Amino acid sequence: MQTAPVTPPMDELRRIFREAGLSFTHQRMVLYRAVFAMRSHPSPEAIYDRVRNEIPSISLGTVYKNIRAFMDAGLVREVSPHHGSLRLESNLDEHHHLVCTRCKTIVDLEESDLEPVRLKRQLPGGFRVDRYSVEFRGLCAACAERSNHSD
Amino acid sequence: MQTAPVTPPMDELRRIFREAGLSFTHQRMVLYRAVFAMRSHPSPEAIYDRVRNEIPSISLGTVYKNIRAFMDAGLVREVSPHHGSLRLESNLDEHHHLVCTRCKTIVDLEESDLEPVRLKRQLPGGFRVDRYSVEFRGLCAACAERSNHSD
DNA sequence: CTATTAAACGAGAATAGTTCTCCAAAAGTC
DNA sequence: GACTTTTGGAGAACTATTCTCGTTTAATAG
Repeated sequence: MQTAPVTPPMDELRRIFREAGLSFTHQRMVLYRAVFAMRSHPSPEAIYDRVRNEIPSISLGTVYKNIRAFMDAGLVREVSPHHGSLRLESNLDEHHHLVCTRCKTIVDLEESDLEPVRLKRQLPGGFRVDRYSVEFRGLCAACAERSNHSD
Repeated sequence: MQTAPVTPPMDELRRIFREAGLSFTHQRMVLYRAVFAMRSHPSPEAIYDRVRNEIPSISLGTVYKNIRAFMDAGLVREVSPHHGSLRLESNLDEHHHLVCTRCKTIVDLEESDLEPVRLKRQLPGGFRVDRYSVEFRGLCAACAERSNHSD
């Protein structure tokens, strides 16, 4: 079981925003609470829909701007580094991925490179797994190199 | 080391297309070979760029239509089930995902639900891993249920 | 507490990725 | 080879996202 998320009190939110270098606005506060209350890995539209209950006049642009601000500040993450553009793979064998979060390069790792993944307990109710894969995120050699230079 | 992909001979391609219910056209054939020759998990644009060397007059629309045909026929797969829309997560703890490929729902799996992933050999040259996560793809209970009824 | 400065908001234009529409051209079928 | 079906190309349309700009709100200094 996952613990239900507790909305931080106002002064705690002020502190979080200040540390992130973000000024404290009503819209931002409501958006933050919405994102952290939604367990469903919401899309911008889903957040927009929810937040409009509380602030009917909020604009979708504001939702996007704040999502970006939260991401830049490291308060939230995006689930997939490859939203935004379709990426194809022709390798249909079981395999895993090495993903460079900077240049978005994807490199395959053969199934045999890994010990099989083992679950400690059963998966939550009734989920039917077709296949799984492990995604390693980080920097590829080229991007890691460039990153060292620019430090 | 991965084995280099070998382009199937023409009559083999004809067979593949026939079995997939796709008629055999020059553009389709060149696209197929391009996709299978590219190890980089290419985007439609990347495929387009490459194929234009061979067929300068090909249109981006044709690239998209054939990508879709290949995907529908199961000849290729898309890397991420979440292209098309950004999805956020506020859970910054190490965790894994259960992804329903039908309704796109994402459910978290705590890190402690899994035995740690173990590599058998070293990762390819110089990749710097920040973190990894396991993605289980399949059907959530609701979608699996619906799928049974409609069979 | 007010004046000043900086940041954020809302509206809508602009852009990128993708799909759709339509007609001409090519492929499959007999 | 004639007929039917599918495909390709051009461009319109659509969706997700970012940008621009004038107005409003928050942060800061006095």
